[in-house]
Amino acid sequence: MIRSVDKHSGVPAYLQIMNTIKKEILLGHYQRKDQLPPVRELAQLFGVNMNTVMRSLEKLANEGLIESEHGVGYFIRDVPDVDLKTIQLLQQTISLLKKQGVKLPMVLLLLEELWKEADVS
Amino acid sequence: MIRSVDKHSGVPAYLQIMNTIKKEILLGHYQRKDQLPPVRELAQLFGVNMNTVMRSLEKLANEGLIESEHGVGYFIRDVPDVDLKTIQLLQQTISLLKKQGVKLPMVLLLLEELWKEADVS
DNA sequence: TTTTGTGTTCTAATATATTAGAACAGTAAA
DNA sequence: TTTACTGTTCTAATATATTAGAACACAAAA
Repeated sequence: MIRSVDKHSGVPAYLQIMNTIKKEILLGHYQRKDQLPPVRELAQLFGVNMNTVMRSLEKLANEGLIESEHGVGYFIRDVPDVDLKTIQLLQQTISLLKKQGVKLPMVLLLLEELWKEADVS
Repeated sequence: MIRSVDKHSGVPAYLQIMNTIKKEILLGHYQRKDQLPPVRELAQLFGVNMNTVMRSLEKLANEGLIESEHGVGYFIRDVPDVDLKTIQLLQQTISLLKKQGVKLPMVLLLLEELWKEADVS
């Protein structure tokens, strides 16, 4: 979590922060109901204004990963807890796509299209 | 291909155009060496300036999907030709992820991370 | 109640992305 | 060579995104 923001990466700070936290969650570094460090603390940690962190947290909240309690703090909401088998299946698929010479941007578009169509059941 | 640009979607015109063409390629509507319609024609078709189309085509060229010949036209370069089995594997993976309650943005991040790590072999 | 620590809102400055207009430049057929 | 087609570059206007500062609002402990 102690990662810092790269001001010269071209990627907006709030996105870097957002993805950093998202990865932490993906890696299982947090448990449901865990409290995140205060906005001001994160701001100092990442070397940005408080509102920049707010931006990140709001986005994470919109995605349903965390939620806020005014005056109290931000809390982890759902730890998606992706099944290991699913991860492996995804890895296998990626490997196949790479072999076929498909590039990442194309895969991202393909995934989004299939995601729209896919059944929930 | 006759699709138009939605000015009120929030998505930049050049991206809509880019994705439209990308989908056409994905769906196999083009063959290697096929020539795209002229920039000016596409511009009129989509109701935007010529340079907006240029922007899309440059991006597609950067991704290696098309290439230009100055004074001649734009041509399809690689038709990735994704294997049907791979598509089905991806669909299956998506289905599993949805069942586990993972949201699209999280999947996109996960995919990008795994893509970096994945072996080419 | 007061204080301390938390998130929130409002505003504005700045940076970046997006789009268009117009002139430029290459290619090939007439 | 000239013409009619193609893509390219340069410039500027505009829109949108990003970031920060400061004041506000809620919660809980002193």
